[in-house]
Formats: sequence, C-alpha cells, structure tokens
Amino acid sequence: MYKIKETSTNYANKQALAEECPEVYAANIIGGQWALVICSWLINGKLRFGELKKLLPNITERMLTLQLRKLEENKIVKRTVYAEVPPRVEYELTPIGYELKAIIKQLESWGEKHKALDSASRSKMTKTLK
Amino acid sequence: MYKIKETSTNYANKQALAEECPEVYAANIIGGQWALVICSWLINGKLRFGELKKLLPNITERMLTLQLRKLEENKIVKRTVYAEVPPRVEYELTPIGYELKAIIKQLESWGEKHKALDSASRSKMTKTLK
DNA sequence: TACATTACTTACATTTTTTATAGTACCATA
DNA sequence: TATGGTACTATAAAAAATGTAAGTAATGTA
Repeated sequence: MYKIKETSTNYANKQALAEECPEVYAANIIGGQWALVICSWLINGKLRFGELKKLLPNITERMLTLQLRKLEENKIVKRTVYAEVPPRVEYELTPIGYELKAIIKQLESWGEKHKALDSASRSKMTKTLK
Repeated sequence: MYKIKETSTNYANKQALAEECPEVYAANIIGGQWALVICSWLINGKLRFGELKKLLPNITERMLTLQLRKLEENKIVKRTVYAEVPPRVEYELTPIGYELKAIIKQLESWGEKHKALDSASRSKMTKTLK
C-alpha cells in the first residue's frame, strides 16, 4: 500500500477537479492501470483472486491487490472472504459497479472506432511515403 | 515533453492491454489529469490556449501544453496556428474527439450518482458512530 | 514432520506523471 | 528603446503509480 500526500499541489488539483467535474471524479475511480479490465471481467460474474490473476497474466499480485482494494474502497466491488483453509475470497461488482457496464461498452466501441481511424490514417501515410 | 521507456514492463503491459481491450485503449487516450476537462470545455466550441488556461486556473502552462499535444497526437483535438503577432492558436475537437461527448455525459451522470451514494453512506456512518 | 495451497503483505526499486520556475520569439505600440 | 501580450520550451524536482522479490498464515494431506 502507499500513501498519497495530502499537501501536494497534485492532490489539491485532483480534489478541486473532482468536485467540479463529475466526469473527472468518475474517471479517477476507474482509472488505474488495471481497474477497467478487472471490472470488465467481473461484469460476467464473481471471480476469485486467483481466477482474476489467471485472467490477467501479467499483473503482479501486489498490483491486483492494490487495484481490488481501491475498487473496494470506492464501492465498485464487494469482497467476500470464506473462512476456509486455504483461503477463498470472491470479488463481485456492486450495483453501482455494475452500472459501469454501459460506460465500458461505450469506451469499447469508441476505442474500436478510434483504432480503426488511426490505422487507416497510418496506412494512408505509408502509401504516401512510398 | 517527456519520453517513456519502451523497454519497461509497464510499457509492455499497457500495450498488451490496449491491444486486447479497446476500453483500456480508450481510457489511455482520455486518461491524463486534465484531458477530460479540456475535452469537456472544447465540446462547447473552439478555444485558444489562453482561454483554456483561464478556464483551468490551476493548470501550469507546461501541463496544458503536454495534454494538448497528447490529445493532438491522438487526433482528439485539432490545432490551428494563425501567423500573427502575438501568436494565436486555436484548439477544437475533431469528429472522433467530439464523439467523446456521449461518454463524458455518461461518466458525468455515473459520477453524480456515485457521489450521492457515497455521501449517503458517509452520513449513515456518521449517524452510526454518534 | 514436511509440504502444498491460497490470498495476501512488506520492503524496496523503477518508471511515469505532474508541478515549479524561468526563460524564448515575435512585433506592435508607448 | 522599453514594454506587453501570446503561446509556448527547457530544466529540474517532487509526487504518484507500477513493478520486483521475498516473505506470511493457516491447515489438510502425504
């Protein structure tokens, strides 16, 4: 875990922006390197820590933990611990977390579109440069 | 301007994720500290560098430049320089940039909703703790 | 008793992002 | 000749985010 410095300009700026702009507030919540992918997977149903890890082969356990904790703090995911050995912990989206579905879908289709545009312009450039 | 290190694990992870998940690809594009606010303002029409600066009182000129450059590279904004003295530079959304409008709106309303939930639960907590 | 399993934690290092501060070029006007 | 306005750069430093590597606890099974 790490602490952010509440006296920094960065912190002040983030707070101010988040207060004024709900878009930014929202973006801060879903904006870690892995947060969106985690949510995407969880949209399909609950998953255990280890299952998520397998689905995201390059994530480190530390990062997965951190992101899940942040999502939990922000009430995007719910964490359920079963008192077993070895431990079993399940993660699932909360109602408000599940409501990200529409946003994720839109981001997806916008992303696809942008990617297409981008590769189109790149191949045009290649042609031009020949 | 700053350079990212293309040999880092972080870079590799970002690339891989962006390839596989268009949501993440999209999130990377609109995901700088100030990118979304800038876009929100530009949705209402073109703005000059100095106007943007006034609208975002706490941004440094360097940050504004960096974010605009990134948005420009990603074809979200179009930059027009007028050959005058003192210089005049206008920024406006491209068509694909303008298509972020729907996403921003959704983020906004999700953000509002989340914020309401959050303050509700906090006041509940306060009551409980009394 | 030793080992495997699971979901972590901890200490530390590196990379990336953001901020701070002080310039620059250009020319019109005072 | 000095000043002012505009849109920037350059450089350094601070802060935040991510990654690396090595633990830990608990207990059922070999």
